[in-house]
Amino acid sequence: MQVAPATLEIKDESLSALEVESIELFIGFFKLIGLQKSVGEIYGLLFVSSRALAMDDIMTRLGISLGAASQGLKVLRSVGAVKSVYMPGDRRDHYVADLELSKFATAFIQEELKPRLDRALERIGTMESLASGMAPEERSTADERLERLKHWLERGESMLPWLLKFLVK
Amino acid sequence: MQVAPATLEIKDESLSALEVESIELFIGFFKLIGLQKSVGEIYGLLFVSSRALAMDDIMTRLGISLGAASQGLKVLRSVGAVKSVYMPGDRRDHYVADLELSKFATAFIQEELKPRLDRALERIGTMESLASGMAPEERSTADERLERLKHWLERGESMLPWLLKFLVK
DNA sequence: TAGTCATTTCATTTTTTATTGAAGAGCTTG
DNA sequence: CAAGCTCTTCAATAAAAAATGAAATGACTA
Repeated sequence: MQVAPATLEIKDESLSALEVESIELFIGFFKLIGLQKSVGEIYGLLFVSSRALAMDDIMTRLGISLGAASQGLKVLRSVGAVKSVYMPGDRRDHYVADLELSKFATAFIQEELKPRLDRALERIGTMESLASGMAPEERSTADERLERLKHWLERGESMLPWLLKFLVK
Repeated sequence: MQVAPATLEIKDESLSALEVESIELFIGFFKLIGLQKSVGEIYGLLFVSSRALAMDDIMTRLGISLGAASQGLKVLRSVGAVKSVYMPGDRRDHYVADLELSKFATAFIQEELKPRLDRALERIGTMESLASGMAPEERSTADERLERLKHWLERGESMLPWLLKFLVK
C-alpha cells in the first residue's frame, strides 16, 4: 500500500529538535505514572520553553485540540507541574513549567500508590474474616498467604515516607 | 434506565467471596505496574487456591477465553509470578502462584523503570548538544533546566539498587 | 451591560489496547 | 503413526481510553 504524499498536511508548525526530544521524554515519563500523552506533550513543550505560553500557543505548536489542551493543563495544574504567570496586556493565561520534578513523583505516591496500598490492606482484613470460616486445610493455606501478603504490603507502605523524603531532596 | 434481570447470565461459575477479593486486589495491583486485567485475575485466583489449577480450570472459573488464559499465564511465567507443577496422570500443566511478591516489583523496576531512566538520560545527552547551538538567552534557560533534570534522574537511578535491596528483603 | 475573547465541559468520534476463538503446532499414547 | 489432547498464535472483534470541537460558561472591557 502506497500513499502519495502529495499535499502533505503540515501538522506541527515547526517544533524544534530540542522540543521534540523533550516532549518524547516527558510523554514516556508521564505515561509511567498513568498520565496521558497530551499531558506529557504539554509539559515537554513548556519544559524547554524560555517564555510562558498561552493555551492557544500550546494547541498550535502541538497540533492538539482545544479540549485536550484545556484538560491537559488542568491535570498539570492539579499536580503542581505547571503554573500560570501574569502577562501584562494579555487576557489569556500563560503557563510555565514548574521545574520541581519531585512534585509529580510525590503526587503519584500520595494520590495513587498510598491509597492503593491502603485499599489492599483493607481487603486483606476482609479476606482474613472470610478465611476464618473455611475448612481447616484450606484455611491454613489462605491464612499463611494472607499473612505473607500483609507483611509485604506493610513493608511497602513503611517505605513510602522514606521514598518521599528522598525524592523531595 | 432500568433493566429487568430476567434471565441473568451466570458468568463466573461460583467464585467464592475470598477469591473475588483476591482477584480484585491483584487486578488493582498489577494494573499499577502496567499489567492487564486478565493477568491480575489469574494471579488473584491462584493466590488463594490451595491446589494447582490447569489452564481450563482458570478459563472456566474466571470466564475468560483460551487466548487470554494462555497469554496471561505466559506473562505471569515470564515475571516468575507463577510456576507449573507436575500432576501425575494429567497431561495438562498445572499452575501455582509464586508467593515471592517481591519478584513482580523487581521485574517492574528492572524491566520498566530502569530502561526508561536510561533512555531519558540518553535523551538528555542529545538535548544538551542541541541546546549548545542555540542563542545565548535561550541556551542558558535550556542548559539550566537540562542540568536540573539530569540531576533528578541520576538521583532516581541511584535509588534503584537500594529499592531493590529493600524489596527483596 | 452588551459584546468579545478565553476557557471549560461533555457528547461524539477516533485511537489504542485487550480479548476472543479458530487455525494449527507440538506432545503423548494407543 | 494416527488420533486426540493441550497449548500457542494471531487476525478479527470488542472494550476502554483519549481526543475532538461545538456549545455553555465565565470574565474582562469599552
